[in-house]
Amino acid sequence: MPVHNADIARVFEEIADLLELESGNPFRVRAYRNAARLLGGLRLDVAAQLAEGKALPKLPGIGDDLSAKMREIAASGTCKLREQLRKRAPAGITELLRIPGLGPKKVQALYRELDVHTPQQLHRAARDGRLRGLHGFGAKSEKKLLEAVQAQLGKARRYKLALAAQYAEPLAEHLRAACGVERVVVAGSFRRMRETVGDLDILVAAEDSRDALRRFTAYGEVKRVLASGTTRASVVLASGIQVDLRVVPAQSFGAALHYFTGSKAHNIAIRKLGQARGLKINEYGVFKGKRRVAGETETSVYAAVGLPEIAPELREDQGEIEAARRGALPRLVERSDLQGDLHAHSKATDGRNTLREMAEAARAQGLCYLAITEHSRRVTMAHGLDPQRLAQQIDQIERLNRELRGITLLKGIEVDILEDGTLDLPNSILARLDLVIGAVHSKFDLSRARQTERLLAAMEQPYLSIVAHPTGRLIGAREAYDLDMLAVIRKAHAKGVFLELNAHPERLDLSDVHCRMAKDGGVLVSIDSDAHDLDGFGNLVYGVGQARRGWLEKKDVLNCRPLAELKKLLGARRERSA
DNA sequence: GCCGTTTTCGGCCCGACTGTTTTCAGTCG
Repeated sequence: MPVHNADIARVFEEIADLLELESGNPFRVRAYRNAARLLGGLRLDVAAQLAEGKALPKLPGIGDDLSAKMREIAASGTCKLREQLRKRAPAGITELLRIPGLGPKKVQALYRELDVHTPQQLHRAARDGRLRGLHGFGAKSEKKLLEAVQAQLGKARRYKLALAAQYAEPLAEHLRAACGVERVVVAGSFRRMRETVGDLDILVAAEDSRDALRRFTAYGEVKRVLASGTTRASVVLASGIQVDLRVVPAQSFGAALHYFTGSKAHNIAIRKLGQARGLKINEYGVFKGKRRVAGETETSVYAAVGLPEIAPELREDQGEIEAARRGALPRLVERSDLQGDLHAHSKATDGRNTLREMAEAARAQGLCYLAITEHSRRVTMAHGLDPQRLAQQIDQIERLNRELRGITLLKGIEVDILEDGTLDLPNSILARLDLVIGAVHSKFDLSRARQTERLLAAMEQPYLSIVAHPTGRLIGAREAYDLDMLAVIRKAHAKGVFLELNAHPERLDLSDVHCRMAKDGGVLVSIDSDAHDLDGFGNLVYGVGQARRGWLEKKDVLNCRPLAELKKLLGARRERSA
């Protein structure tokens, strides 16, 4: 069984939890958590690297001990420390730490005093009124915990970004109408464009916080008010999503926005830089002694620590601070840089609109070209095209292009990559297209080796231009298939093939980390909507957000090229494989 | 457990809110 970075990260997270439950050194706990986070963003496969006999590069926050543990876990799947810690704690107790309101101290008390170590046991104890007798617990916390554990036993805790936006934007609008409110920004992971968000963080600038807070807790969709003070409040909406509101005066807005946008790791790193300069950074500003020296804008906060402003999407403490210091921050791609879209469907298969309607909608979104890429025959559910129907569509598109103004339709296909890496349509018809995107829609459960081989073989096919949604994951619903992404990127580079960043909110595939790997590997990424109807183009903003999280610049994105240049690149790919 | 223009030991980001407390610990972000 190959050990992935995520597996090592999970072991480190568990060690951190277990150490915390033993009241271990909090900085030691943090070292394990930092290592787990670092592994999440790492663009090399630790186990594979070690298996090839190569040394690990020096990684920030990883010293002799942690790097030895990484080797141990890569080789064995576990590590001695975790096993020892597990022996000293009841099975499953780390689950309790996931329940809001419970931290290590309270979990310890629950276990020692009541022998409670699972959410189910906690539920019973709270229901039976056994918590209130414990030191540090009372009737109120018992009630809160009962609600929290019931919610926990219920459902998923993270929301896809596009879904969160549906809750966030109307609420932000509602707050803008409050007395004295100058600005409202949805901060947190939402602003960083993470693919999912756990809760919403809304920041308001107002001299007097009272009306904004009142309006917030009285919002029609609020189901429960969790906390409400003079500068902040937390609620749960009917949909189950938690929203935190923070109100600050305008002169603190930049500092508060920085603080409330996170990530936590990025904030800690920035505050450390401040500390080294004798500055204290908090949500009210940057202070030298009692004197505020910055904080009205985010730019001023960064300037105070000698850095240019860093885009929210980069704030993960994954090298952005070092890049800022060197003046090497990427100039991130923007939605307006997109010249076209290379993946869309029409009524001919599983889309809902005609070719003309799709073309006009794309043009209205400011795009100059749109590739029509229907499914191929193998995808029977979607009435995939066979060579005859595809030939008809090619004729249709050629006719339509003579009538359309301001937008060009490209003739394409989303052809299935079969189990052996061959394509679902013959070269004779693929040769007539402007571009061919290849996708895996079946046999997701092949071994890592065979799945990788399948994609590598597909890239050997002369007409394949782009690999669509390369890992096949559906966020929260289906895991990515097991794949050696580095090998795929190397092959793509060698063959002149491009990789898609599918912008559909359920896919966002490539991930941010994979985008960065593609960039490192010199492979252009195509940010595509996969639109099945006129609204589908709206998803491009999420694709761009993910690309920005992956450090992509305009020059790294295939469909930021004007049409003539795009055609040259697609042509070059064919010549190379001819 | 990590790390060094305060350094190889002694630090490690910072503040709000809650509930239980009898002056503050625990949790959260």
